[in-house]
Amino acid sequence: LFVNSALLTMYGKCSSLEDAQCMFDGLSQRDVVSWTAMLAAYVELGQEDKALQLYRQMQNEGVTPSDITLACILRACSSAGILKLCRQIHDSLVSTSYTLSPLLANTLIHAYGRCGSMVDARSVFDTMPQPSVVSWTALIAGYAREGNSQASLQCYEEMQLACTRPNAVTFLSLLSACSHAGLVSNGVQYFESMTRDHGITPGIEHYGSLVDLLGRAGYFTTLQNLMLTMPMPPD
RNA sequence: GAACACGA
Repeated sequence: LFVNSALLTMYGKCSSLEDAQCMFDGLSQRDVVSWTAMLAAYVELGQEDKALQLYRQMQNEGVTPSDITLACILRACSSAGILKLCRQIHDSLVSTSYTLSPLLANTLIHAYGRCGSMVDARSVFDTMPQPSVVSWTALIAGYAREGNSQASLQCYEEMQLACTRPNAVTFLSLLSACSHAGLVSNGVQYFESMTRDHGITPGIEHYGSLVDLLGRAGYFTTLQNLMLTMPMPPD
């Protein structure tokens, strides 16, 4: 039922895998949503192997996965770095539908990025008619993760040319890209631009990134000044 | 009713 799936989700978010598992096993009626809710709980709590196992079981019982189910599986692949399964799912999606849903395209970009294949991530991105801020951010984050900070910054330029508005997460990814490469002035510019040009109030995470950037690059006096203007003490 | 990008 509807209520059961909602409850499963709650257990997942409250980190009680046991309860979720127990409840799922006790369900008399299971539909795609219940299966997916259980999968999502496993993925959320870092049990990728369990998630994949459940996925096989689901297939064996003849339940057809929805886009959301596949997104959960891709998330499991990305955490576990299973590039092969990403490709497999991707291929089967391409062969059955002409265009990927934005959700799946975004998830694939993310998954390929986490599995270290930015070439694949980029090719998925390039098929999107209307990349959203999530798509762009996933791409930027993927390049940053790979250590290709220049590509991250370049993506950001492209994104602006495409008139897509960055959000708080986009800036976190950019700051992390700058941090890896020691691009202090770029990072500081992004930080300032975030509020000035986009009206985004920096959160504690943004300050954290900036501190990281300055610290790694040895800008200790700038860092001290920053601490004085921060709304919250460090963590 | 399940689901996407940052997360030390």
